[in-house]
Amino acid sequence: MPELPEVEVTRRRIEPQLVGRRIRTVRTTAASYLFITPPEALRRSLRGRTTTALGRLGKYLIAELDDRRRLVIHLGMTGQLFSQNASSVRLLAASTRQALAPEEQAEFRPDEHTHFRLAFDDDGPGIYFRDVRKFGKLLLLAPDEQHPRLARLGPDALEVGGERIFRASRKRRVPVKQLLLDQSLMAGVGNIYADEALFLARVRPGRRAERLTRRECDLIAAAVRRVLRRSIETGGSSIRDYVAPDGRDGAYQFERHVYAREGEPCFECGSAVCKRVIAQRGTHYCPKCQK
DNA sequence: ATTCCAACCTGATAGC
DNA sequence: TGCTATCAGGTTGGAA
Repeated sequence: MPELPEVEVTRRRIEPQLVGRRIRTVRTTAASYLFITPPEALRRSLRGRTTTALGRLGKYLIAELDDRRRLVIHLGMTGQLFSQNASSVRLLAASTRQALAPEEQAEFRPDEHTHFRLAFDDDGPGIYFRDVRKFGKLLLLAPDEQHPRLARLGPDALEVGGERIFRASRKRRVPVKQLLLDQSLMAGVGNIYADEALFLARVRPGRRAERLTRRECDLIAAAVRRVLRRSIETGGSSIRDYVAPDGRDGAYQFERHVYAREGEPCFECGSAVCKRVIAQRGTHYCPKCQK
């Protein structure tokens, strides 16, 4: 689901629900792929703690705790972080959805995919983390502890200019699409926004990075920032699973130019949008507008 | 050093 | 209707 805009919208909307509230209990599912820190250690360490700030780097959320530890959250492909009182059909399996009467959908009931739950001393709404595919990550860092996952990240994609992309692209034979997905070049761009930014920059995703001009790199960097900023403004893209912490959908899916529009007419020129696999990812582009 | 690709999971859907 | 194959917003680690 989530790329930089969805993570940033999640951060902004969950922050007031999290910061300053003392954690009373932590409930988790059993140890699995998503728990880098074992679930029992999370439960033990987080009980009684208060979050002092919630930050973001790329697609990672980082909660600062009052004992100087940090809880790191990555939403993977299908992770959802939301308030207990959020309600959305995106929080339910399709089968569950159909089995419920409409009035029963109002309140979310934790299911087997709800891997992490915080309850607070103030008895207000809890915070839930749900992740069907378990590609998400939960990790508790000791004070000042480094972790390769975070250390590897480049600067946040909202801060990157064409110079950095140009330098990174020299002598790289990979498609420019692959470069944009590299989190060590810049952190936060994923499959949707890579395709959308390349459309705005009018550059074909399959172009070899080494053949980009400096000017094209400037256009790409500007397009990346513009697409990400606009998506944050509209609440992110709710195409499949993404839902904001308050249960609301984003609206950027209505502003897409190419992503998941295969065969549909380009809004600029009317040509059918193409899809092919580039860098092992489904990649969408306009064959006429993008050179 | 760079590039490729399987693996980690589950569910929705397209196709037969 | 039902089964099977394919695909999905991400990242890692190891092979080529």
